[in-house]
Amino acid sequence: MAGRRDEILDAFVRSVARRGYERTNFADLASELGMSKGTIVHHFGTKDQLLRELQERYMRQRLEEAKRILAVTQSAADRVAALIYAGVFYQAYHRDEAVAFQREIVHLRDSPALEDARKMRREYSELVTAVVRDGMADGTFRPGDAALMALMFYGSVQWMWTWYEPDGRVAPEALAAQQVDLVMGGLMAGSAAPLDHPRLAKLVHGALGL
Amino acid sequence: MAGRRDEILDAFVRSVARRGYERTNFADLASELGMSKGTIVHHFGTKDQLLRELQERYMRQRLEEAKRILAVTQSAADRVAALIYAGVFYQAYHRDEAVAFQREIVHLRDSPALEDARKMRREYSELVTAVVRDGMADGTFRPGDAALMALMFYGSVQWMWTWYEPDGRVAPEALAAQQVDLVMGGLMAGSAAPLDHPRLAKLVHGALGL
DNA sequence: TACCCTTGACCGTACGTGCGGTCAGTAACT
DNA sequence: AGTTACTGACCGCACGTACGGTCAAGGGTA
Repeated sequence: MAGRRDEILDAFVRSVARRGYERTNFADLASELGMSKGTIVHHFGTKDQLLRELQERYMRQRLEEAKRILAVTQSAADRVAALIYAGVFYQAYHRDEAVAFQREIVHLRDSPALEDARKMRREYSELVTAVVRDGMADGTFRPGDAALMALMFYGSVQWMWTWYEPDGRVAPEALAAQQVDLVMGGLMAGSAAPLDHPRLAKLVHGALGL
Repeated sequence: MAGRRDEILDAFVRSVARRGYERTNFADLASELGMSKGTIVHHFGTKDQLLRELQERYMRQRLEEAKRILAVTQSAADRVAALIYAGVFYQAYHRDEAVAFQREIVHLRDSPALEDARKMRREYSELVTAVVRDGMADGTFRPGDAALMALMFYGSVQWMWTWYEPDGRVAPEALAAQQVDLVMGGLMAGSAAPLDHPRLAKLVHGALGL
């Protein structure tokens, strides 16, 4: 029953990943699938709707994945690490979906039609933030703004799509491991001398003439 | 003599930041600037050329900024920290340019016309990578793949544009400080128990049915 | 000073085309 | 008979860009 509908959505995802939303058009899609333009319209109505289903499917998958991970982990450290692993694996093993979503992420901010996807996204970040907050509360993590921390370290995974090459020399597992190490332990070796932030800020302001 | 040229490019940047490249059109641009569509064509020829100048100007600025920063810092730790500060400040104080560039970053990967911008980008990442490598060599940083580390922590700054709100409650300085602390010291408090990566990888694989 | 000539910024319109979406109709299944 | 799947011709328009011009400024020449 899935039949053509899913086939169309998959082709759409592939095309958005490669060419972007604006450059993706019904005619190409149809000819690639050996069907008529009308068929696509029949199943989805508008291009917006296709994008909407793309985004919702993506967020649903990522959310479900996160919940499964939380179900099999306990400590905050394990959870953060496992969430990063999952993020990296998703980029590696569902490359088209990851690229398509992240490329067109702006729509998620602007379009009113994407409220559902936006809600799932909020739920996702609250979930990650909660893990970080728990870790800070029980002393595993340094204190700080949990929501900001979550956004920041998760950002580096989200940004991966711009530089990651599936057939590169680094295996996803190794990549994820380095990513986890960076987020957990940072760059510094051993006991870090605390940084003098006011000095740094002033220095950079000066250098840039701000 | 520069005349309207710069004015046009600025308006283009603003429009790309808000609406994206595809949705930016000459007619809107022209009417916003109170000039004719033909004038834009006269100065730039094609839309591609406008994008090209946008990307090149951005990369030139960032590269110059990085060089200025390296000129006033010595230690690897200071350098990494200052580069992050600069990145965050750029997002905050040159918001339109940052958003416009990052939104349309795909073109940098695909378009042959953007070779110059691509070259500058490569130069930029080699520069950051070199700083990380130096820090690893002199024992300031933990050992690891310097290029990968550079990509990862820089990614979290690049991703900022998707969530940063200029009029939010967090000042750019505070934001940069947290970002630096995360990159330098990681999430973990005190002496981190080393993570069991094979166990984590297996666990995540299992949970996701990969 | 008066003349002409060149240059280049700028304008307005017209054109081609790419593309999203409509619609009337056929075929197959239930 | 009703419903669902699919077709392909067609429409309308948005938009990049080509093109034929206008106009003001500057500079050389007489």
